[in-house]
Parts: sequence; C-alpha cells; structure tokens
Amino acid sequence: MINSRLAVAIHIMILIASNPLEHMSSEFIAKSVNTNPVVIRRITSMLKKAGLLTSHAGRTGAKLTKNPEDITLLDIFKAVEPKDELFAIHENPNPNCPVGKNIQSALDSTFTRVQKAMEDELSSQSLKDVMGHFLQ
Amino acid sequence: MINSRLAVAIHIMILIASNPLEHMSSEFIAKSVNTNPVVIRRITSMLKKAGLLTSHAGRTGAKLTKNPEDITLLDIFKAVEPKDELFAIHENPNPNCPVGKNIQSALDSTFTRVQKAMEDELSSQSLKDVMGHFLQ
DNA sequence: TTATATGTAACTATTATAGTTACAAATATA
DNA sequence: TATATTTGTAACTATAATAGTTACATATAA
Repeated sequence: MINSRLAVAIHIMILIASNPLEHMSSEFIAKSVNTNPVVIRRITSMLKKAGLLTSHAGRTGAKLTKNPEDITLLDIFKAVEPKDELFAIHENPNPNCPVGKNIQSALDSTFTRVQKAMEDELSSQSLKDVMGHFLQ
Repeated sequence: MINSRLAVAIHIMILIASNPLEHMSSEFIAKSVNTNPVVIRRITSMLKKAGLLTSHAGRTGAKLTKNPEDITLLDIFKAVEPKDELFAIHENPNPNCPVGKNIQSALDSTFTRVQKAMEDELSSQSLKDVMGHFLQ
C-alpha cells in the first residue's frame, strides 16, 4: 500500500482552496487531518518545492499557485512521492540464465504501462473534481 | 514504491512456464532471481494459495494450473499483495471540520478510480505477454 | 535407508513512515 | 521596540513492512 502522503496532501490543498480568505495555520490544518503540525509543514514543504503553493516563514497560511481546476492529482502525487517507479524490480538477476538475463527489461516495459495507466487516471482528476464530492 | 514481490513472482512463473518438463527447485529459481531459496518458497506459497500453481512438500518443482495466456498480471499481483487498497487514507480526520468530515469518502471514490485504472491495465497483460518480451 | 526438497516458523537487518521535540529565523502584534 | 506567533527544518523515536537468513519437521525420491 502506498503511504498516506497523497491523502494528506489533498486534504491540505482542499483546506487552503476552500478558505482563500482565511489563513490556515499548520496547527489548524493538523487538527483537521488529526496529526502533528510538523507533519503538515513537511508535506506543505514538498508541495511548495513542486510549485503548487507559496508560503513564508513566520507568516500564517499558504496560497495555491493555480486554480483547483488546473491542479491534477498527478501534480500532487509527484510532489509528495520522490520515487519515479511504481513497482520495485529485484536487483542483479542471474545474467547466465535466459530468464534472469532478460527479466528486468521485460518487467520494465510491463510496469511502465501499468504506471502510465495509473498516472493517466491521476492526471484526469483535478483538485476541483475531488472538492466536488463535498457538494453531495 | 510497491515491493518487489510482483517482480519476483512473475520471474518465478516465467521460469516454471518456460521449463514445463524440468522440475525447477527453489534453489535453482533463487539463483536466477539472486535471492535466498526461502524467499522463493514464500512467494511460491502465496501463488499456490491463490490457485496459480501446484507443488508438494519433498517433491521438486511446481506446475502452473493454467496456461500462461490465461494468467493475468492482476492474478499474480493479488496473490502476492494482501492489501486491498492501493493508497492509504489517514485515520480519524476531524468530524467537526467540513473538510475533515467528508475527506475520507471523497478520497475513497477518487482512489478507487485510480486503483481500477491500474488493475485494468494489470489484467490486460497476461503472463504470456510478458514472456513475449524475451523473443525480441 | 539415505539424501534432498518443500513448507513454515522464527529471528535479524534494513528501510520507510509518521509522530514528536526542539529551535532558529521570519513575521505579526501589542 | 518588545513580545508572541508561525514557518521551516533538523534530529530523534516508535512502528511496521520487507527481504534475507537459520533451523527443522515432514514428504518424497534415489
């Protein structure tokens, strides 16, 4: 199972997007998410490095750099997931075995297709789409 | 990143499928994968429980229960991945916050679609398809 | 009867994750 | 200006998953 950073990051982004006038502190967000404020600041920092929001030391709150309809879940996922590959492939299979020799490249093309299917679906959903679930 | 069990399981299945007459011991397979025989027996045990192969204590080797073209990567993935959900969702968000109250169900429908996209692609590729990469 | 293989429990090492404390630096407020 | 608050980040901890390993009972083959 993939970690909960994507879930928490989406939660953070929705809180900021839903309250454009209020300044949401990491402590306030942490209470909504039910975690420690540092966990929020850590994920917010990743979102900031990815260019999805702006924030400043000492100044309460953060702002999205784009409208929710222009932010995809893939943008958020890539911001909080440093690893490029979805599936791990075992290292150093035996090059003297016909299967061991070719398995990595075979798995690579196979897994690339699966990862692309996942990323295509993530990029088809915007932050606004997720917020739409709240309007029943 | 998702663990390497799917990669190793596919490697095991291909070795068995490619050598239907030879009896591949866990030690032989382990040398091809470059790991410990117990790791192979552990994953083989999961594949057996999922009904994808048969094996017997004391008897060298294992046999696939279906033809490679009738085994999908989703079959193998589900065999070696006990968790049902692809993405984790944080627990106990604040029910007194409008966002915290609804985030889990919103994420659930969102993540379900992403997981389905991944599983659809996994089920579209058979073990035989992966073996096809070996014939250049 | 002896050797070999599977199946599985149990233990270890490594790593990722998430929570926590602490604090410097920046900003806001009185 | 002085004080309080907040962000950003380092550092530490606890927990869990993963993969590797040893050990051994049981089943099968030679």
